[in-house]
Amino acid sequence: MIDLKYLQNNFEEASAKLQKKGVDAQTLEKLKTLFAELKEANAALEAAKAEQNSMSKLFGQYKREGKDIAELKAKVDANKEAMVPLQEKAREAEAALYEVALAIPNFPDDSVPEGEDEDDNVELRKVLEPRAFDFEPLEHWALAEKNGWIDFERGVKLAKSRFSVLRGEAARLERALINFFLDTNREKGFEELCVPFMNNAQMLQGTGQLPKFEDDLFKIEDEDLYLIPTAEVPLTNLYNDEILKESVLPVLMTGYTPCFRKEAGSAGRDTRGMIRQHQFDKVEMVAIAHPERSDEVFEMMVQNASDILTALGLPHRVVELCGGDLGFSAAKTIDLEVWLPGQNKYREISSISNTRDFQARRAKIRFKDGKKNRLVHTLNGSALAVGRTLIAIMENYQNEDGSIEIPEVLKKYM
RNA sequence: AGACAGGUGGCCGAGUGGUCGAAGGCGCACGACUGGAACUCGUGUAGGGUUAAUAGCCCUCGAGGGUUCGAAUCCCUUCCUGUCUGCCA
Repeated sequence: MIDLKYLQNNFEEASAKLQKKGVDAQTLEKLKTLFAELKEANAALEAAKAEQNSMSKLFGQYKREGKDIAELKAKVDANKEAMVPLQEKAREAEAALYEVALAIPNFPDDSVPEGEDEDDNVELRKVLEPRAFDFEPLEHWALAEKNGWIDFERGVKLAKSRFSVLRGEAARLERALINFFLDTNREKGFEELCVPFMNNAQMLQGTGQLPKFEDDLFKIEDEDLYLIPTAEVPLTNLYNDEILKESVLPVLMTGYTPCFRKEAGSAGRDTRGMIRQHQFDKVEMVAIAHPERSDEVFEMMVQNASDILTALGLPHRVVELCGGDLGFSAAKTIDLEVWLPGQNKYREISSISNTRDFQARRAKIRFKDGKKNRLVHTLNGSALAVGRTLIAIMENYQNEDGSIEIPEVLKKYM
């Protein structure tokens, strides 16, 4: 959630920032009004409560002293009745405020480039040259079929469309990648965690998936549980509603989880193959950082993900997202796009974001800064999306006969 | 899943209708003592909101609702923990 006090005191500036993310000034105007209304309603209610409390204290005193309480009782009853509409008003004001506030995306950093969509993203650098093929490289689904690696049909039979089954070498390669990623992240100082794959609504709200993006999530029937769309949710919320010691920052965490997404908004895109599935494996990095040092942590995370791709010999480029392409919670995001020679395209394989204090405010993650509590910064990034790495290896390491080499660094894991 | 017992501050633990945001202890922080430390003594030590304010006021004793002038204390719902039973890897 954005800082409502900041919005109140710097409306023009805040409004300009959120325009980059396509939030119109009218919505913000409304939010500002709702915030002021809540404050007003609370002030009125609290004054009445203070009155009530002090009279109640007197009441006890009178009784002890054996004084007559009839008059006081009448006053206190009247005040109590007068409080009912105030109570109602405050409650309504709060509900109205949060309905709007929780749906407002994070402020982008000032450095974020202007732009509408992915076409306006800015390439920062390319790493490794794509390999020159002396034959026509195949797309991963063709290679999958040749090698018997991915069983799309039976995945659909078991669940529904956009589920698949990895078989034999592919399944082993998937597992090797997970281990390779986790080991690498651990060597960089990330603690490895194994977390629940279902989280409750409060956690999903903490990281920003709820209430606005409920349709993208798989919900467990009759339970307050959702399948996680990314390990960002459990890892970030590990410290939900906690106050950390400053000395433990930055907290660096990594974990492997499957991720579950309904992907309601992406119908029709990437229907072929394994790019966009309802379930996929991912190794995630999450950092809880001191607000003054989150930029360093961010750079480190980007470098780590890039280094992993380099170690695998996969050509990629580093792209900074423009305002229009930034996710809901992110203040700044850098994507790593891996080269897919079969598709002749760079495709997203990792997305690293600094959410500043946006998630921390929602999830109430703070640290002790001297005597005061301050919100931390939270960061997350894939290192890496496993299925897409598998695809990238298939397409980049293919031979003319359709066979696939195993990258050197993975051999000890196979 | 069923039965019973519980959920109080960083931890332990008292508190069964008013003077309780909460005794006492431990821990922690600072200070005194010391060459330095231990011991001892003193002081301090929850979170959120409002506010210029670490002043005042409001809210929070798992969560939500109710009774009452007044609730940590009484009632209801719910979640969680423990023990036993069942089930299971």
